[in-house]
Amino acid sequence: MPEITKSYEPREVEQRWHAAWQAADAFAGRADPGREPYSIVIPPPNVTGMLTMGHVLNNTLQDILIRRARLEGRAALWVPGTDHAGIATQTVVEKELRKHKLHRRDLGREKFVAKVWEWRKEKGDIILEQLRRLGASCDWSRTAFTMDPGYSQRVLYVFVELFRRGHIYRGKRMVNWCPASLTALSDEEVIMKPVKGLLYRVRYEIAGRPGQFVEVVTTRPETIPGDSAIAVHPDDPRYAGLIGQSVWRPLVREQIPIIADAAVDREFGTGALKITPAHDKADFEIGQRHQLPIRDVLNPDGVLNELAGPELAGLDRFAGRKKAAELLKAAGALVKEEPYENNVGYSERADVPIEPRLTMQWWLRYPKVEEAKAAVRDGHIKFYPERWAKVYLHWLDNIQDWCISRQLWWGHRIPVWYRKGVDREKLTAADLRDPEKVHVSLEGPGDPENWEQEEDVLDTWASSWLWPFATMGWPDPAAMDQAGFDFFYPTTTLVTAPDIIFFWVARMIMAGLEFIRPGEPLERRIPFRNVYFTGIIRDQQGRKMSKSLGNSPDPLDLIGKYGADGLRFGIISIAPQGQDIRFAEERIEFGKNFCNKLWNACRFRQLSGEAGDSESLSAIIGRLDPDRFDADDHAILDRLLAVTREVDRCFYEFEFSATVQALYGFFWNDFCDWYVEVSKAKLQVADTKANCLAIQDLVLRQTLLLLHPFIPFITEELWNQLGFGAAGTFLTRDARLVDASALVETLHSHWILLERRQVRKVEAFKEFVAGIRQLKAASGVASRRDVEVYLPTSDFRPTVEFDERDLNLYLRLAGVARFSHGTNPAPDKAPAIITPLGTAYLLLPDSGDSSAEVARLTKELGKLAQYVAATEARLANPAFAGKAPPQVIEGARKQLADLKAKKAEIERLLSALS
RNA sequence: GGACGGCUAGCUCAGUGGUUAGAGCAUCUCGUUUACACCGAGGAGGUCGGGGGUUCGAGUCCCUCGCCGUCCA
Repeated sequence: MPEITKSYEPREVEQRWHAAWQAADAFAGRADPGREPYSIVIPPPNVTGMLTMGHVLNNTLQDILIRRARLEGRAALWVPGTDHAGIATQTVVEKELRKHKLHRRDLGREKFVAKVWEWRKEKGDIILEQLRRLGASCDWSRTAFTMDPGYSQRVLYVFVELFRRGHIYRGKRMVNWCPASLTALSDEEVIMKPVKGLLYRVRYEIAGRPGQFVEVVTTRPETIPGDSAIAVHPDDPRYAGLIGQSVWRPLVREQIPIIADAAVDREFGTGALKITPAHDKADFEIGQRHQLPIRDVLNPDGVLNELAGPELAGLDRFAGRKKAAELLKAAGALVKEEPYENNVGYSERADVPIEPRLTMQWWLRYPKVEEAKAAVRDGHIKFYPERWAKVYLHWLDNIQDWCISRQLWWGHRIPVWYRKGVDREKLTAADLRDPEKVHVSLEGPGDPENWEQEEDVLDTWASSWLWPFATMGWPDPAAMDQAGFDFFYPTTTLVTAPDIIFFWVARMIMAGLEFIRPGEPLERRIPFRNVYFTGIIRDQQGRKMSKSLGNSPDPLDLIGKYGADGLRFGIISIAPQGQDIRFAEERIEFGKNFCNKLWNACRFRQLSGEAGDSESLSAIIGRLDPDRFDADDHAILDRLLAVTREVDRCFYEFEFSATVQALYGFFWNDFCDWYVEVSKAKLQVADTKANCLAIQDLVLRQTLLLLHPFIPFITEELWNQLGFGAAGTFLTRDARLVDASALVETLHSHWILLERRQVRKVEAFKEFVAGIRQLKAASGVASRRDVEVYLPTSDFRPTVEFDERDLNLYLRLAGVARFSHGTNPAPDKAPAIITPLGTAYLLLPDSGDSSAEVARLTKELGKLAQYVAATEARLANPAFAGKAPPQVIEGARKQLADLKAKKAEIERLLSALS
C-alpha cells in the first residue's frame, strides 16, 4: 500500500475517483423490489447556465441525500438533466447572430431553431460537466433534456390532453408583454421593482366649460393618447356633478367621457383617474365594464405608433414620456411634476419594464388545485422548513390562469392547427372545439396542406412541470418500465430554492395529481414526498448573488483552490435549514482544513502500525481486546455512538449543517485532540498497541461512512488506503452504513459493553489536563516545556478515583515531565489549580513573585462567590423548592456543595500565598 | 398594506424552558515532542435588537415596538 502523502492534494484524488466511479457505473439507479427506493429528480438547470454557488448548495444537498441512501442500502436514483430555457437560450443565440448583423427573421424559423440546436450541442452540457466536478452522483445515463424528442412528445401529449379535458383555452386578454423579447410572460415571470420617476399632474378641460378642468396624476403621460375616459369614484362629492360630462384629452385632442367606477381609489392623487384600457390591467377591466374603446398606442417593441399622434409616433416609450411632458407643458396642460417612486413590473429575463398588452394567448386553468392544497395541508407532501406551506397555500388560494403561450421559436410548438382561411382573431370558444376549424393533436392533421400550425411555443415551465414523471418514461408503458417508474415514483425528496415554489413546485404537484395513476390514492399520485427548500446564497453585504452584480465567486475556482470536498463541506457548514446564507470564503477554507485533518489522522493511523484485517466491521471488532480496554477506549466509542445517533437524527430532520458540526466536533476534538494524543503513549507499549489500533480503525471506518455523503472523494480514497473495503469494491457503491444500535449489538457479541463510569473518568482526566495547561500558561511557562507537578493527597477531595498508573498517559498531553503524588504538604507559593483529581501544584525552580498567582486566584474566587450566591438564592426561594422538578433541585444542591468546596480550597490557597 | 424570516462575541453562525450562552474565523500569548503550521496549547472578547408579560426559572414561550431582508398585493 502506498504511503499517504503529508498533506491532502484534492485534484488528483478527485479526478481518479471520478473516473473510477464512472467506469464502474457506480451511480446507476436500478429498480430493485428487494430494497427501499430513494429517488430524486434534479431541478433542471438552464442549458445556458454556468454553475453558481446556488447550484453548488442545491446539488451538494441532493448528493448528500442520495449518497446516504446508497449507504443505507436503498435503491437510489438521482435523475439529472437540463431545461431548454426558451427566452434565455433564444436570446443567447440571437446575440450571436447580431454579431454577424443578422436577425432570426433573416434565417427563418427552421434554420434558426437548427442554430439553437447547434449551440445547445456545443454549450448545453457545460453545467452538467461542472456538476460532475462537484461530485454529483447522478445516474448520468438518464440525463434528460426538455427538448429531447421523447420528452417533447410528452409535453405535447399533456397539452392535447389538457385541451381535451377542457383546461386549455385561447383568448385575447391583458398579458405581461416583454418589449425586448417580444413575447408574453406569465405573472410569475414579472418582478416588481421600485422605480424612481416623476408623477405628472395633468389637467383635462371640461367640454363646454372653458376654463374648467379635471386634474389627474399619472406616471405615464405618453399613454394619454390612449385614454378612453376619466374615471372617478361614484360617491366622490368632488366630482358628483361631472359624471356623464366629457373632457378634452390633451394629447390627440378628442372628447372622452367622465365615468364613475367603484374601483377608483379616492385617496390617490386627485381622485380622478385616466383610463387607458390598452395599457393597464385595471384600466382594461374598467374599460370592459363601461364598453370603452381600446386605443393601443404602442407597437409590440415599445415604440409609440401613429395613434399617439405625429409628435410622439416613432419614439421609444421612454423618449415618448419626456416628449409627452413637453407637449403638455407647451399646451398649458401640465400642472406640475414631482419626483415619485412606484413599483414597476420588470421582465425577469430581459430586465426591462413589461407592458400590459392585449394579445391573443393560450391559457391554462390549473387542474387539481384543491387536491394540491390538500396534499401539503394534510402532510402527504412535507415541506422543510414547514413555513413554506403557508406561502404555497396562499398562492393556490389566489391562483390565476396561466398564460402558457410564448411568442418564441425555441420551445415546444403548440400542437394546434387552424384551417387555412379561418380568421384566427374571430375564433370563438365553440370554434376552438370545431374539428372543421381547429385541429388539436399530437400527430397533426392528416391533410397538412389545408392547415397552418400555431406559431407560438409553450412556456418552458409547461415542460418542466412534468419533470418528475416525464424523465421516467411517462406515459409510454415500455419506457416507464425501463426507467423503473413504478418503483421510483413518487420521488422521495425534492431539493430546490424557494423562489421557484410557484413556478415549479406547485405546478409539478398539480401535474402529478392530474396525470399519474388516476383513481389511486393521493399519496401515490404526488410527485414527491418531501420538499427541502434551501436558503439563498448572498454576498458579504447580504445581496443576492447574481451575474449582473458580478458578486458570485466561480465555484470552479473554489474547487481548484479548496477541492470539491472542501467546497462541499464548507458550504454545508454555513447552510442551516431554510436560512439565507452569507457567503464567506473562509468557510470554504474551513472545509479544506477539515479534509486535511481527516487526511492526516488517517496518515497517522497508517504510520502507527501494520494494517490488520479491516475489510468488515466485524473483522475490526474481532481485533478488539475487551481485557485491554481502558477508560479512553470506552469514552471514544461512547462518543462514536453518540455522533452516529446525532447524524441519524439530523438526516431525519434535514439538518445538514448540524450534521457537519457534529462530525467536525467529534472528529477534531474527541478523536484527534484526545484519543489520538493518548494513543501515542499506548502505541509504544506492545501490550496495548493492537487494541488501540483496532479502536482507531473502528472509529475511522465509521467516521468515513458518516462523512462520505458530504465529502465523497477524500473518504473514498482513505477508505481504500486503509483497506476498509474488499478489493474491487467502492465506498460509494458497495459500503453499508452501520447504525448505532447495530454497532452496539456487534460490540456486545464480542463481549464489549461500554461503561458510563469510564466515560466520566475521561471527562475528569480532560479537566485535569486542561487545568495543568492553564496553570502553566498563567505561570508564564512555555506550553511545551516539561514541568514537574505535585498532587498532595490531603488537600482537596477529588471527585474521581484514579490510578496513578492511568495518569502517566495524560501527563504527556499536559507537558508534564515529572509527577509525584503523596501526603507531604505542597511547597509554599507554588502555583496551584483545582482539578477533579485534586489540587495540583506546579513545582518551579523559582516561585518568588506570587502577585500574578494571587490575582488569578482572586479573580477565580470572585467568580465562585458570585455563583455560590446565585445558587444559594435559587435554593432559598420557596417557590423553586416547591415547583421545580426534584432532579433540578438535587442538581442545584450538588452544584452548591461543589462550588463551596472549591471556594474554600481557593481561599486556603490564597491564605497560603500571603 | 399583508404574510414570513432575521437581529446572539469584531465577522459568519449554532443554541431542543433548567447550572456559569457555544463553534469556526479574526485577534493576543506560548509552542515545531516522529499525523497535520491546512497544526497544537492558552487567553481576551456577550446588557442574546428595545420594552413588557407568562414561569420557581426565558437567548428559548406570549405581547409590543424598532431595524434589516424576502414574498404577496
